[in-house]
This record gives sequence, structure tokens and C-alpha cells, in this order.
Amino acid sequence: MTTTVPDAPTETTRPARERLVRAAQELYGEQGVDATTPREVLERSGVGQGSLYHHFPSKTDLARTALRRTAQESLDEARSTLANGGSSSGRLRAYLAAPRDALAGSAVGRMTSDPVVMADPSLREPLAEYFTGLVDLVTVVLWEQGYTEAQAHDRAFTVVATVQGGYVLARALGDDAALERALRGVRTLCGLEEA
Amino acid sequence: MTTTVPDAPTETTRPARERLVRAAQELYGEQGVDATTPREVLERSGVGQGSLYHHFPSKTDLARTALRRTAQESLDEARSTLANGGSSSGRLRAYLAAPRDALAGSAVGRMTSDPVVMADPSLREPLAEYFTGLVDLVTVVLWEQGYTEAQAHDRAFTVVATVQGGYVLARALGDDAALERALRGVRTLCGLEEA
DNA sequence: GTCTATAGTCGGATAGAC
DNA sequence: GTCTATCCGACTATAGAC
Repeated sequence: MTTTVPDAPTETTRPARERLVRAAQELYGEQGVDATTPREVLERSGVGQGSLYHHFPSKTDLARTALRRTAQESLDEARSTLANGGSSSGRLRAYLAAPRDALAGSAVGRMTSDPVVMADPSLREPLAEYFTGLVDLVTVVLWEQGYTEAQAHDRAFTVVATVQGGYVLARALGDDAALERALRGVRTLCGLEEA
Repeated sequence: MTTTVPDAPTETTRPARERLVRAAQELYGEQGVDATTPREVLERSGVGQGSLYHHFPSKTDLARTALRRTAQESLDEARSTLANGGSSSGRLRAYLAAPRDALAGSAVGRMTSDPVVMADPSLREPLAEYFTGLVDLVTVVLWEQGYTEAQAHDRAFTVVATVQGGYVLARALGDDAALERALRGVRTLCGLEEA
């Protein structure tokens, strides 16, 4: 008696669908949603033409799935640094020193310039969720350091904005040192730098 | 004897060309370069079909002209705030308090996510020039406040990054208050806020 | 569920009259 | 220098066999 039950009866894991989402995530990170064609997604995923439209009614539906996942993965990664053990200043320092591909930019932040994403509320939603969650994580850390809730919140926005703006500067200048400098500046301003 | 000499013999001012550049600047600010079609530029400028390709060999050449002007105008505006009279702290405070359309984003910064712009070095150049000039302006102000050159430079990157990242946050959250909070945070961190 | 083939639309660019 | 008319190719999506 062979156990033919795969993983879950209601929500089975589909390989083609999965490959499509992964390929879309990669291409969106490289080019954005607007500039990524269904054809490119099919080529990278190795899936045939009509299969995309079997799993997703339209390009937008694929984008929604891929963006949700990217936002979720990015937030999970930030959480692993900001909400784990260690002192609050140590966790913030670790977050600001985390390895980043400056010239690639923020997978989520870059989407705020994508016309397709910004035109559709259901595509914007993952962006809002990501940054709300990220700012909240940083706010808690700053609050633990003794700031008032209002001050912690303002400065959390500043910290997250510095990271995002650092990406923008690095890409505009073609120099990853721009992000490094911006982050070093905010570390000293927050009193996190060693003498 | 009518003076038929217009403005300059070598570089005359062409009305159609001018209208094309203006329309392109507007549309790039709203949608980006990649998402803006020649047709849209023609419609907004009120110029006829073939005239675009009379003045500009390709879409890229129009983009280069428009981006250069936008970068130049943006830098001039920043200079008028950061390099004018008043105390150094007053000028920096004025720059950070300048009116901004947070939900529209930075006309220059948003281009760092545009595939067409990033793929062409001649289109990226205006971005690099703008941010180099802007960071230099802020660096001078901070240097006047007594910071070492290295510290002033790092913090200048942080200030400019906060503005750029503030735009990203405001757009992602659909709330212009995000930029305000990020800027208030950096003002307090820089000791520019009144008690 | 996956594929090949193809339809419809629009973007980028050109030709050539005025 | 400016316009109208038009070509070519690519992108989004569908049809229908296996």
C-alpha cells in the first residue's frame, strides 16, 4: 500500500507555479515589474508559454504573488537581526552592518518607482506591510534604549530611510561606498559607533 | 530697419524642441522614462508625430536632454537653500524643512529604479552629478559647523539619504507623514531641533 | 497541467508631402 | 521645421492539442 498522499490535500505544492514565482521575484529585483515581460519569466523558469496563464489569470496576479513573497522574505530577514538576542544597541548595530548589495538596491524599496506596482493597490499593499513592519521592529529597539515612543518612532523612520536612501545614492553614483557612508553617519548620530 | 537677429546666432531657441523637453520632464517625473512613450510626449507637448525624431534621433536622446535639465534644476534649487546667507545650522534646517511633494517622490532619485536610465551611462550621468553636487553642498554646511571633513562627508550622505529614503517610505506607505517623520528624526539627531 | 501556435494591440521609428 | 501616414517588432493574452 503506497502512500499516495503528497503534502497537503487542499493546497498542494505545484512545481511549475513555484518556478514561475521564483523567476518573477528574481527578474523584478533586477528590472522591476513593469520592465519584466511574461516571456522573460517563462524563459527563466523553463516553463512553457500557456502555463503562466493557467496558474495566474494575468501578469498582475503573478506580480502580486511574487511581491508578497519578496516582502515577506525581506521582513523575516530583518526580524532575524532586529528581534533576536543581544542588547538593543547590538541588534541595531547588527542591522545597520548587515551585508547589502548596494548597487542592486532594495528589492522592496525600488518598487515604489514602478508604475505597474504603484498603479495597483493590491501590488502596493506588500510594500506598505513590509515598511510598516520594519519601522515597527526598529521602533521597538530604539524604545528599549530609553527613547520616548514618539522619538523612537521618528528615529526609526530616519534609520529605515537612511538605508533606503543609501541604496538610491549608491545606485546613482555607481558606488557602493555611498551606502556605507550613509550608514556610518547614522551609526555615529545614534551613538552606536565605537570610539 | 527691423532687427531680425533673434537671440543667439549659434544656438537659437526652438519652440517645438523646448515644448518636447518640458513635456518629457513632466512625464518622467510622473511615470519614469521607461514607462513614458513618445506618443505621450507628443500629446502633452502638442507637437506633431515626426517632429520628435527631427529634433532627437531617438527616445534616448530626448531622455538625456530632459534628465540633464531636471538634474540641473533640482541642484540649483537645493543650492539656493544650502548656499545662501544665514547661519550654517539655519541653512541646513531650511533645507530639511523645504516643501516637498512626498508622494510624488524625488524627480532624480526615482530614476535609479528606471531600467532605461540605469542601462545607459549617458542617462545615469546626470543622476551622479546631481547627488555629487548635493552631498558636497551639505558637506560644506556641516564642515562649517565644526565637524571634521570625514565626519561631515559621512553625515552629508546620511542627510541626503534620509531625504531620498523618506520619499521611498512615503510612497510605499501612501502617507506623506513618513517623510516628515524621517526628517524630524534626522533634525533631532543633528541637534537642529528647538527644545 | 503543460505545451505550441497565434491573435490583437501598442510602442518605437521612418517616409515623404507641405 | 512641421505635419500625416505607415511599417515593424514586441508584449499581453487566448485557443486548443496532448
